Amino acid sequence: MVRKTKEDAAITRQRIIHAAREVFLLKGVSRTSLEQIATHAGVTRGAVYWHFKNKAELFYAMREQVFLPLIDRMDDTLLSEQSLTADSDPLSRIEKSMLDTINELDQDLTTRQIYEVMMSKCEYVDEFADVLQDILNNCSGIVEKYESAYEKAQKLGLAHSNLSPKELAMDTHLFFSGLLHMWVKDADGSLFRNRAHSLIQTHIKLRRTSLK
Amino acid sequence: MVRKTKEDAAITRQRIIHAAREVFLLKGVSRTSLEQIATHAGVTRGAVYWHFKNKAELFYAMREQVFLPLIDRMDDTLLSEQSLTADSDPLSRIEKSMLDTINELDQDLTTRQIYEVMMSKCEYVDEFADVLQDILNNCSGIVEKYESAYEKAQKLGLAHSNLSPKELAMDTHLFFSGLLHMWVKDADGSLFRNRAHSLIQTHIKLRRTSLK
DNA sequence: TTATATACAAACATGAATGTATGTAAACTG
DNA sequence: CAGTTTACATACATTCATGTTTGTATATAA
Repeated sequence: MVRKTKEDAAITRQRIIHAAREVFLLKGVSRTSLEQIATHAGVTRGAVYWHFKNKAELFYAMREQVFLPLIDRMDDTLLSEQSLTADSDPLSRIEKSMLDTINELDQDLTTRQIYEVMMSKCEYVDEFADVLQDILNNCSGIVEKYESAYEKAQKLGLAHSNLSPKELAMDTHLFFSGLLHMWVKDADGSLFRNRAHSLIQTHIKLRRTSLK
Repeated sequence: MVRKTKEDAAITRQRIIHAAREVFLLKGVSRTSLEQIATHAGVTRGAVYWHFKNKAELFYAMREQVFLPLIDRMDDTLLSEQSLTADSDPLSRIEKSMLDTINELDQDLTTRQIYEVMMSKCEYVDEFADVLQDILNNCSGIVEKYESAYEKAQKLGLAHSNLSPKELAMDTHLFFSGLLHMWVKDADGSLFRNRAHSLIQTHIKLRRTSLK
């Protein structure tokens, strides 16, 4: 009916993405039709096809909104030169980067839902298969950052030196990877969700020389 | 055409399950039609509907074939009274239970494929949502077994006592959970798949008192 | 040995999702 | 202020999956 201004269109686009996330969460990506998304967003399929080529592109748009900033923040915490916090020894940074991610999940519904969609309501085949490679790439990036942090920690005598930084980094990454998966699955919360902080602290404690 | 004997029917059923796994892996569970499965198994949809109520039931049948024995074997390794191996201290048992699982994945194509389907090619919604709860239940079971093993290890003075068995158990479970996810995603193998053994050994080494 | 249940194949009926093509009113551009 | 593009809504064509029903030859039980 009424032609929208550019800003209006941007809002429509956002509403479609939001709607997609919510329906994806409920019905899974495959079973969600663009019709359902459109209805949920208060538009028709015409609008969806105008803003996105197809469901896959819409999915990728949704994913990027959360993952790009999230990765940026992790990088910041692990690498930034000017240490914002008083206690910024390398181990604390690793700990903080994990705690921050969990906090984000705790506090932001959107982030939480997108994670859940990504981990339990999506099939990584065909047009979606690229995501797997992307995840792996991110993993090696993160491991490298952990690694250099552990290296520093060992030089400062903060971490045990009987294991290589690489090994410590991989172990930490696998731990956190597992935690995220379990955190998301544990809707009840009793097992992992409300113990996440303590689990992270324990994990770091285990590799401090001062086993305090 | 020719009516099959009971054994023939059982074979047909198995072939359908095998076919399902392979098509699931390729196309994802949602996008796989029963027609495709039937064709791949050399039968018609009639046979599929005869043996299974629908796709979900077929999926569950496939899943159970791998997961029930796998859990049994883990239990065996962690708990069985008669220690089969010479070195059966609790920490070695934990290590062995993880190594065995990885070996199974390495050697058995079927297991590998089913894991991949379960982790990256299935959407846990509606009829499939129950699996998530099932996974969580298994997790708490496994954690409990790790926990009692760590408890023994601490009593024997094999493991550090500054952290509780519960905490150690959760950390190990999250590590292994993450490893399985990454192992499956890492089709290339360079990052996790061919380092899995060493990663597990490192993980255990980290909690031995003799940090050898 | 006959009646019945089994193990499917084949046909039918229905519904739903996708992509594209077309229409259109209003926003923007020169 | 006319022409063009934008931002959709609507209509159309096609494809495909599902569940059910019916048919049937034969293994099996009584």
